[in-house]
Amino acid sequence: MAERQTGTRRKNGDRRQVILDAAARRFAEFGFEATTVRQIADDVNILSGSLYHHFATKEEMLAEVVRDAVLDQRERALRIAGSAHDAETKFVTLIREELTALAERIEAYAIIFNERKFFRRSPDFLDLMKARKESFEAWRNVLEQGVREGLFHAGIDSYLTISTIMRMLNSGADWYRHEDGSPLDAMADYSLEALTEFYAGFVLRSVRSAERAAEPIPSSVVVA
Amino acid sequence: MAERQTGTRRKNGDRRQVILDAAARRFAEFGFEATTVRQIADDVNILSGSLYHHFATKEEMLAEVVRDAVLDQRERALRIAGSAHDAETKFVTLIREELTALAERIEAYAIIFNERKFFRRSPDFLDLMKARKESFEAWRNVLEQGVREGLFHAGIDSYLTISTIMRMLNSGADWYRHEDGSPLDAMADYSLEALTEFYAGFVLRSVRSAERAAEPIPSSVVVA
DNA sequence: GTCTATATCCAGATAGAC
DNA sequence: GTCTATCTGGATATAGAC
Repeated sequence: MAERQTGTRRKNGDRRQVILDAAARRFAEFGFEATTVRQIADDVNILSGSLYHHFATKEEMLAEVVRDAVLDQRERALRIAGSAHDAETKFVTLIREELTALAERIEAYAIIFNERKFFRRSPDFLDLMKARKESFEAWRNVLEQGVREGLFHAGIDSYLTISTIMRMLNSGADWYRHEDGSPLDAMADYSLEALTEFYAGFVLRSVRSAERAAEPIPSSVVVA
Repeated sequence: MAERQTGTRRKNGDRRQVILDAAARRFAEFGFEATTVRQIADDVNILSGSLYHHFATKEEMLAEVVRDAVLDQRERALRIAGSAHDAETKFVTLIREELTALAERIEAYAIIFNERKFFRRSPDFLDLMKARKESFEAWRNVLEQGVREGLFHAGIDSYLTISTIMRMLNSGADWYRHEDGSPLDAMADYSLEALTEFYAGFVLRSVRSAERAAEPIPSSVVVA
């Protein structure tokens, strides 16, 4: 409930932030379309019309809710990819930091994934889509560096591989959120650490060159 | 446009089937909620009210659209898992047949994945969810058989592994459908065969025991 | 089996008083 | 910044004639 206070946001933006938090909860739980502005308003004890003093449209709320998460995602990817470590260390660090961010902002990530068709279609989200593409390219560069270094196996398709991995991690966000009885959703038992080790292992075994299959998974590094 | 004529469907069900095909196209392209019954009606040159002669509700259309795909999915999984081959051969066959089905009924699969929250929430879909769970368990059994046989590596978490793989393949259905300019969606160039080999390799390298990392990917088998 | 016509409801959004 | 009040449109679904 207590939310971060990022740079540009003044103390007085709190009201706005409370609304956004309610919106995020609704969007993540029931979806963007299924959520009505009245529900959001009720959650913060306000009337629906009053929301329009803070936001021009419901879509603007959607953009605000996911904005920081997407921009931070790009910043992380570029920072790690641009560091001076070997490709495997960077790759593992990308996965670990991504999963940590995903756990911290699980609602935003679930929304990004589940409502991706809105981001694809509306020009309002072009900058966010651009940030996503830059994250993608950063990951891809790390993978290709690893192939050049001989750490990863030679025949790998970097485009398919990275898009598969990113979809895997992102769909995990929604899945991680659901404690209901769905057949594929009994994961409340897994800690973030356990999930991180699982994904790091799963992915690394896939991309490594065969002769390195038994090597231990390297630790994450802290990248300034 | 010309659709398959499955067993139980009489020639006279054609009208109904034409409506379902239109609904499937809309649901896959724009989502279930964003699709109106009027749009479906327009697509088949009928008035919206007339649809209710064929279906009681819009949700019933949704159920009908995905029903066969889900039931066939279970049938495939049980058939392959119950066959007498080694686990790796069965596992590869599961992946290959799943991707073939996915390509043939790409709309149904995309809908199943994108609208999964409806299936989770409504009791009308309990039987479909049950079928999904049975598919899941069949895959899981094959994986665990492989661990016992020493083909797959010992420490593997069968629950996490199968749920990850199934989400990977299923999210691929939606992705495979999008030819638009999304950063992660430039795949129209990939043939089904290329994608199948990619996924089979990606998954198999992840689950195999380290000493078998360099073995070739086995062929699919035909399972009666 | 489709049409005409419409009931019923609720969505997103707005205007202006306080 | 929130409220009162309401517009406007479009949604699912129904009833009964043809």
